[in-house]
Amino acid sequence: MYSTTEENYLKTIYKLQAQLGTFINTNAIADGVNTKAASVTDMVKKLSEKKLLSYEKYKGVQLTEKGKKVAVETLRKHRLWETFLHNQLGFTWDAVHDIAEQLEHIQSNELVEKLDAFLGFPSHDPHGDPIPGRNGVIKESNFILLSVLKKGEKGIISGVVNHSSLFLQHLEKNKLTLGKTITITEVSSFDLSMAALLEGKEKIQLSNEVVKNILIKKLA
Amino acid sequence: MYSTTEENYLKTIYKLQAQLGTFINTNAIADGVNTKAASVTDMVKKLSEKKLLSYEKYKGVQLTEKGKKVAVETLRKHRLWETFLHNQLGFTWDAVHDIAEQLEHIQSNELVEKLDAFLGFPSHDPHGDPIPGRNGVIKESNFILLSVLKKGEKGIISGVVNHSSLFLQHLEKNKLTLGKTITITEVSSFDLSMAALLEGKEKIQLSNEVVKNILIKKLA
DNA sequence: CTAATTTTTTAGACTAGCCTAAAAATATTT
DNA sequence: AAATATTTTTAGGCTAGTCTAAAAAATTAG
Ligand SMILES: [Mn+2]
Ligand SMILES: [Mn+2]
Ligand SMILES: [Mn+2]
Ligand SMILES: [Mn+2]
Repeated sequence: MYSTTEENYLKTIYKLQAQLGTFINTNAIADGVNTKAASVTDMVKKLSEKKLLSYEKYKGVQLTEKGKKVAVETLRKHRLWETFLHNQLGFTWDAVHDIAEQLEHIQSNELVEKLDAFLGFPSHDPHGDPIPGRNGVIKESNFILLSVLKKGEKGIISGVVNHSSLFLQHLEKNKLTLGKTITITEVSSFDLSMAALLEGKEKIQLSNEVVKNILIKKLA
Repeated sequence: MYSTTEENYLKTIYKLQAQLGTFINTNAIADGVNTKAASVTDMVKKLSEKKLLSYEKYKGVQLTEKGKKVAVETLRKHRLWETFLHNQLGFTWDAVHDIAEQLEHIQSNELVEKLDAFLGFPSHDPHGDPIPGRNGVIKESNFILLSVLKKGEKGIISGVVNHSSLFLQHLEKNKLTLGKTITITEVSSFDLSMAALLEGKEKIQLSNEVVKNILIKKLA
């Protein structure tokens, strides 16, 4: 139905819209899809022709409902494939993204639904991001930043803010993976770094840069 | 490394070469990749530039070792994905091909190897076709046509000659699926149709058109 | 409020793949 | 061996997506 390129544009605009507000400018899109602004202007005109977004010269771009639907479906596929790669094939969570970038463009509704069922209808991908349902609904999770925890409080690692390979590999190396319990034992008022217990036993030290990029589900 | 289109050309030429001999002509390729002869001439020149095949005007085309390698890798991916779709996701054997046509072009060696392991290093795909190994070696299976069996002989359904959806759906409907045992009880000398027992119990009648498109492993 | 800077759009050109129609080569009949 | 039919190649052109350089609009600074 839609080309790989079109889906990538829509997904990128969708994400930008979620984080920056309504009108998305050319440069931001160019950055997201890894092209030049001139190419974006071209493509945006075509997507506008197809009623996937509304475009006003020099003003920016906004997805239509139709465009949003395609974007969310692509996001759903991306996150389901990431889950497959991690949970079934054993890829580490920093390795799944690039392959899912390709897999998300495979066209077959039946495949998506069968994959979803096969995975047990997962609610979140390996980075803790919510997986949109078949209906397109995204259940926003109420995860909070690890950095807001106070001494004595604890939570379960449930996601990341920073998705870079570098960060994910750092977490992997330090066994800070999804599902692990962290208990804060000390917060430095100097550099905001935290001392904590991993799974209630192992003592670890976490920089502020790290803790403000980890999402947790707080435990009572 | 190579585009979807290039991989499709190479795979098609490889198959034609296996079944028709060495030099493959333009029209056969055009047919296989679903384009026009003029387009094939164009593409074949490019593939020749890249040393994936040798091409002589008006004479035809022949894969180089390099080209064969790419073709076999693509075939390997195709058949592994078909196996995944059938064995893990529960697709019927007539539905897997079209989706595998897309999946075979996903680029990631690690993915192929992990998928292979996940599937338990299968030797054959859901149509009974051998899956090339990581090394590129294809173990030819010694299956024979069901049509050569004589009264009283039996075998296990192990593959198909005709891969069309129509035929596969016909088999599916009649429960003639991979792994089932067939015992010949009668061969009509009039139309060569066969009477047989499925799994030693159910009586079935099979036209010659059907039995000459089923591959079996003969049982002692 | 004008001038300088930044952002966006236009213009023109490129590549991968594809197509049709015509020309050239090869194969088949007579 | 010539005539006819078939196959293959060339020529020219199209679309999707990309790029660079220049022009135009919008924003920011003085
Ligand atoms: Mn991702
Ligand atoms: Mn993710
Ligand atoms: Mn197939
Ligand atoms: Mn197959």
